[in-house]
Amino acid sequence: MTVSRVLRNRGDVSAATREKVREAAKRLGYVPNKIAGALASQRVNLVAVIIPSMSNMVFPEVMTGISEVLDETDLQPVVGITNYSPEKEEEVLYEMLSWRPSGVIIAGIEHSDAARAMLANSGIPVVEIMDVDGTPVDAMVGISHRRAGRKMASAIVKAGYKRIAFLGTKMPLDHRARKRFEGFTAELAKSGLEIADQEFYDGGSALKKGREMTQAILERTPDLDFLYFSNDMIGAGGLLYLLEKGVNVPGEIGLAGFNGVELLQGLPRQLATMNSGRDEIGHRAAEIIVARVNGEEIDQIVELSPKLAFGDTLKR
Amino acid sequence: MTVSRVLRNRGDVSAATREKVREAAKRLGYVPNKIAGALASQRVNLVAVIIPSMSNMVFPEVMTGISEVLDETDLQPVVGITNYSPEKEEEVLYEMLSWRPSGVIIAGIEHSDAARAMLANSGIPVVEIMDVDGTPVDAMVGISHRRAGRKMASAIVKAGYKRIAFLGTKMPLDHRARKRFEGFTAELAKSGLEIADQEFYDGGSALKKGREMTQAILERTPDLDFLYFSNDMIGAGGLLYLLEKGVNVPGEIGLAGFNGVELLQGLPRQLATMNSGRDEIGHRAAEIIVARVNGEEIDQIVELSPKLAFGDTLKR
DNA sequence: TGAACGACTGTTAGCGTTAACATACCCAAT
DNA sequence: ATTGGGTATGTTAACGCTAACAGTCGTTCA
Repeated sequence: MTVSRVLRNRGDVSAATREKVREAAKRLGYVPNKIAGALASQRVNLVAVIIPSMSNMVFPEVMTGISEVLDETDLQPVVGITNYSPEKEEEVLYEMLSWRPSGVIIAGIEHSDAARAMLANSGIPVVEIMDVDGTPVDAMVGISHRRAGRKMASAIVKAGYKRIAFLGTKMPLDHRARKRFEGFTAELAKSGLEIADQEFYDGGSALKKGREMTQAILERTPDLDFLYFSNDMIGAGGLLYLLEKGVNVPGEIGLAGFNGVELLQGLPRQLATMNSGRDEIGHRAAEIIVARVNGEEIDQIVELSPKLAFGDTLKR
Repeated sequence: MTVSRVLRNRGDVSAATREKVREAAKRLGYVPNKIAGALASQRVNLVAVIIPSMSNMVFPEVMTGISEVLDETDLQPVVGITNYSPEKEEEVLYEMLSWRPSGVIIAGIEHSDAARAMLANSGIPVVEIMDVDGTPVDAMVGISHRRAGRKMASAIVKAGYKRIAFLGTKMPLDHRARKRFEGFTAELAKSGLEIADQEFYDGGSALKKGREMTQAILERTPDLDFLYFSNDMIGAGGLLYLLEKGVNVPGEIGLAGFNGVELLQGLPRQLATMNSGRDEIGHRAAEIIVARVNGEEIDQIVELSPKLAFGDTLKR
């Protein structure tokens, strides 16, 4: 019991005993068994973070935001990857909940019924992140992707572009990309415009795919004057391609992506994009978990607003 | 006990009972408590993976390799991030070991004495990855970064470049970058050559930094004819910069990076690089853990050899 | 003088599972 | 009828900690 007290800094232990315990622990290479500790105390200092992918640029940044906040506490993030598959999400969630974490941060608001039920029954704080177009199980932090699509469409229309194409991922399960697309087309429709052409990809190097898609779509529909990419990486590929071809950007063809990834800063021209505030999403989500774990009151629904960056590829 | 048997598919349970248990579990939203299970069975199906960073492109790919192998088993990776700090590494390791994982995969072979002691005393398989220039605690999978630096130097010398610069990270704790640099300079010395200039950076967008460093170093030392970058990202930045300036690459100035990241495929010109086989490193490391957990014999030391890709930026 | 208190250390039970063994039951073979 | 063997289920005691409570001892204060 005294050892337990020393190693957790809890309760009074005389300085002499404390030293003796510390020394012995070090000498023996003793590492406490958190499994037993967690079982006894019914407390686990882990926060489950469930995201679709790590190779997307987007989620590592969200993770950074989460870590920054949790580093100030004794909570620790544990990551699970779903590969955009609802079945995998369910499995991962089940697996994580069976470790009885102190909270869950999960990407998206579309989940299987079973997953939603697990979350609702878990009895721990649950924050659904990235997207606010829907009803959360518990708390929610993100942006409206529909609104983001709308906003970009209206900026493009205002700049006078007419022959507008959409280039994105094939993934039918990327709900956020889908919502942006829906918002985008809905807003164009208001001005009597329609998507002039579209192109989808999956797998492979996004930068390279961006080039290839751009080439393909312009060969098919040469009179396009704007390309809206569903992410910055393929947008960057498209930009590099057009610059090489000597196309006048944004005069002849305008471009925009989505996300505001750091990478873009190194490109010859700044791609127009919309910052989705990933770092802040991570921050706010973690803050909600921390507050709830400490029994504090806090806003459960946080809608952030994405900021449009015109860069050099969208006329003003 | 019967419930436990059903949920773990272990031992005989009649079909009727099994169904009843499953139904009840689903209805109640019962999620077994792995903490108690692990304590009782003394088995934890987790593998600790300790890496310096996630925003480096390199480690996500290693993770992919690890996951591919572990997905075939009932083991699961759990990631800890050290930010290249030995103190953080020690903390993370302690934290992870206190959950009694089935194995540890840890980047690098440089660790604090305390960390090394923990690993040695843990009683579980430990695989140190990325680097083989040193002595492992237990198992080891990686490439020789010294040899990689040598190999690149000898290719550059053979191509006839003479005024060679090195551009890299400031991080004194990136031992692998340091070893590449050492190997590089050692090999140049054999041909009577020395580094003509060097430039270091830290933080920020690597692509942008690559541009800035390239500009800075060429302003300072205009007669350089080769730039060796310690990673592909800054190399890509340098390449974009030189192409914009209309420099003849690789005639006037040659370039090379390190790692073989997927991103490069989308660049206008293929950067010379050296593939560090990250995916295979992950694979082999995970295989060692799996084999050891199953009590099988397996090679404990695996040295992979990096492959040089000349691309379009290194004369042949 | 002794009651009260604080500082420290110890004892006990229990956290929710599983390993190992025990029992109950049925059927077939003697 | 008895034995043996399988199938199906139950019982018990850990696993290694911590919460809660119970001492012990020296000091202070009325």
